[in-house]
Amino acid sequence: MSAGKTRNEIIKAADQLIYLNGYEHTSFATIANVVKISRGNFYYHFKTKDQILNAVIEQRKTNTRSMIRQWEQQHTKPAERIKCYIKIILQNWPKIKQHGCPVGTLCNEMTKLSHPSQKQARGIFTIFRKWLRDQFRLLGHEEQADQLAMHVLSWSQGVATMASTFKAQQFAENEVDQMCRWLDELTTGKSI
Amino acid sequence: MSAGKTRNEIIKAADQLIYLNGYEHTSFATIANVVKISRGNFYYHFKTKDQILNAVIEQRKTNTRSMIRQWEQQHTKPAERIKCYIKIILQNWPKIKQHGCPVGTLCNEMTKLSHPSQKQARGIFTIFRKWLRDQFRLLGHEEQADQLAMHVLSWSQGVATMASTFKAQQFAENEVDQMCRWLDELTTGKSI
DNA sequence: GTCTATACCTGGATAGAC
DNA sequence: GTCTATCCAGGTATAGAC
Repeated sequence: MSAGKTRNEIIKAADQLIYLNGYEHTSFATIANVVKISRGNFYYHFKTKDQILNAVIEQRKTNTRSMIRQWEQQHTKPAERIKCYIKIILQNWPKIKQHGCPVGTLCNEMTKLSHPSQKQARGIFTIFRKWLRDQFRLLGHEEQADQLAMHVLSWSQGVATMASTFKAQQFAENEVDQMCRWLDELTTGKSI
Repeated sequence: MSAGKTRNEIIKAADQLIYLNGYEHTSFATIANVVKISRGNFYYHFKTKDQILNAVIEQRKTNTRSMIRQWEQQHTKPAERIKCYIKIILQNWPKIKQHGCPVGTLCNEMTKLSHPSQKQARGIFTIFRKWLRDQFRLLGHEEQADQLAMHVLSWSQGVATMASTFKAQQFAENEVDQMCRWLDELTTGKSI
């Protein structure tokens, strides 16, 4: 409801700034500057800072779903779809190098702050998790599907953290290669 | 120099609080409360907040080195030593569940804030990295030693992030098992 | 819906007495 | 070495005019 233009611009700006600088470090003043509205106007659209965060998380969920839909349209084979996920880190490398994985770093911050929106943030991961699980099921790994999904998420997260910490693109490329090979072995019927 | 009692207590308290709540969220007031000194007294020991951070990082490096020394005394086989590292996540599970990996979350925050101490924080990882590299060399993996070290660090980081995000102890245990089996295969002369 | 003005608090940091 | 008092910037949030 009330899908106003300004409101959407606030969410969009907040989304960016939270990714770049973190939630706690993002202030109303900074967002207002970007959107070019006064701080006062702000409170017409959102009553608290946490409400903005929740709106941002919802938008990220929407974006995630549409990204997944694209992958599904581009590839019919589940293995190829999973590789789309695996390769995001290379596609977004310049940003990830400087600011980490948008989902992982947000969840880390929420965890640190014991923030009420912790669960909502985790929900972005859950979208990927369920979708990856479905793809692994299609590959015939019924029993281990969820475990495999978590394995892929976890592997990617580790690579994102270490690659951004050490600014190591080469390392990221190596690991992505390994993940793809691991996935190929899984597809040709090997055990994990 | 000036290894005063109060100074050390400040570092100790700051270390804890930064781990529990993050650097940005940790204020002088909170630290002063824990140490039971006035905020003013603070500035006799540290001129800026960043100086406290650097002192905390130095202390963590010292602690890291002494932890590694213990592992070396407890185990002579490199593979067993590496497993000590792999298993920290289970040993410290209650804390990691709530606050993540102390090193990874700090590095993530430094990256987000583009903080000057980014490099110093990364240095804690570097201690582990070099040590793991040495252990893999002892295992006869000269060429890939550093790559393998980064792989272990990265794997652990991913598990820490996902396990703490989903509060999933079972998942952490599964992954630790897999890492140990992976290491065993490596030891018996398989390729990665 | 958007603005200005402002209240109120917390944070880092300083000055100076003891 | 420790304290109190204080400054100032910046943060969230509110009130009320337009």
